[in-house]
Amino acid sequence: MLRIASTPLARKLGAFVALSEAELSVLDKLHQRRRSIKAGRDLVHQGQPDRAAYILASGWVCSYKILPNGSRQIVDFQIPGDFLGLRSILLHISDHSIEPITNVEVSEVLSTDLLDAFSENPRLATAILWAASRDEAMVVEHLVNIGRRSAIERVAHFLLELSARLALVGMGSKTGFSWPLTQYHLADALGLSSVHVNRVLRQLREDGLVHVREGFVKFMNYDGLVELAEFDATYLEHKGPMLK
Amino acid sequence: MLRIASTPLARKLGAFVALSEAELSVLDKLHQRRRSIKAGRDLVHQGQPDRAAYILASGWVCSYKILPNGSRQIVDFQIPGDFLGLRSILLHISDHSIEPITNVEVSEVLSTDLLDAFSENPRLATAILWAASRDEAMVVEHLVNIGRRSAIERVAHFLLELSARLALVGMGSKTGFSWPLTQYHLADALGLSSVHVNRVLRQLREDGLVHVREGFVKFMNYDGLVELAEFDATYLEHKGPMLK
DNA sequence: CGCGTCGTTGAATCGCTTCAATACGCGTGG
DNA sequence: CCACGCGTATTGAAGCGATTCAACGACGCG
Repeated sequence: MLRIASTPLARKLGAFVALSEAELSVLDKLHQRRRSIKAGRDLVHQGQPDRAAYILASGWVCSYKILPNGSRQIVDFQIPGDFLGLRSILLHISDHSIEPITNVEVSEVLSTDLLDAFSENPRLATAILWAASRDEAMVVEHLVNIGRRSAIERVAHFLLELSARLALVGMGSKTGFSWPLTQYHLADALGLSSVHVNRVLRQLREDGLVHVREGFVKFMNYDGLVELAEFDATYLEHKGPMLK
Repeated sequence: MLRIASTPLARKLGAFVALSEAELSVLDKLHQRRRSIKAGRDLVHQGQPDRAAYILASGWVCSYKILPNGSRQIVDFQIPGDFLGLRSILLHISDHSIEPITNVEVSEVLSTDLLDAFSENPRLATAILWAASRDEAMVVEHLVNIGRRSAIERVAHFLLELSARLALVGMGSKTGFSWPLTQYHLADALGLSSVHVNRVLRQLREDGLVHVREGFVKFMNYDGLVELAEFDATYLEHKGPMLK
């Protein structure tokens, strides 16, 4: 018996394994401890012990590291349906900070609750571990992106990846998506200066590939962008039945 | 009842949680399916389905991605005691390639064996998940390294991290360690050209910080190197009792 | 002995950063 | 209601860090 997924997480997991009524209600139960956080206030601070994880219900956050010299590297952006700080449960310390970019709603998940849900629902456990593995694969691809691609390829690749992720939770398509990021966010994520990000965005616009402005990204030539970025979404996909 | 750890994996896990006799023997059992692979032959190839993981028993490997334009980004090096391809078990596809740098010995671990071991030994499961989380934290730090540090800082940071990891399995100390990597490996890992790696190594040598040659790395001024790299090993450490 | 891999070094070039200045929208308080 | 400040976007000019191209030496191995 299937019903409509009531949370972005359910929707995301549902995209690769059909969830039963029982599994959906377990997912709902994880969303009990609701908290709202204002944009700008760090949710988690680098180096602090942290025993809880969060599920992002609405809004955008980014996880980042600050270097002693003051520069910042954004490791990843999280969108609704994503987990925050799953890793710090195990390491018992957060190795990064998490900043809400917009006002956000999160559900606090105690490690015990999560482990209970896992032991009662092995399929759910696999689904969530799959999501965690996918997140890790994205960090790896991010690493490749920064290490071996030119600035314009990086930006193009980043926009395409984000678009694919948003599509999975119904927040975007090949025509575009709305977002809260600034050019400074892009710069910190891609290891570039904001000045250069600006120039690159101009070129992408002049080349008729994509139009990026505050609040919205509009793809003018999706396939052209894929070609430029050599974008290969294998690491995001999940062909075939993951669970039999 | 404790005994001497018989494998690098047991040694590594034992460094953060005391393992019982029973747990050690389960670990031993995971090492049954032994395989030897010659240097250079890819162990796993990008894009291929892959249902097994491996534990590296001896030798060095690197996991990397090749871009369509031919350039290569090394994501991580694995040393004895490390897992290979844990992620591809869940994603059912390998998003990267694995190349043995030296001749290596691996133990093939079927996903079913691993899951059985997990359900019988929750402490062991936690220990291995801890190791996986630490690996992920290293990839994140690698990302920060490439995104926001200068070439000389990158190289310094990389050497220090590797040194800390090797120390954990008894293969290195603050005086130095032996390794099989070439300057080309460094270049591909750090997002630099091999020519520039060479220049940077020369400068590190002339500054009396570290002497890197084929086969061996010798720290001349460990603390100076730590300062240069702004090296903070929190993400590698595990203070306090992880498991009560 | 010849060839391949690895390391080394110089010179020219370029992609990106840095510094600096301007513009625009928006909220806030005088 | 407008002046002001702040965050964001934009653009030019100068400079530098890293790449690229090219050549050569050292070493090990078949």
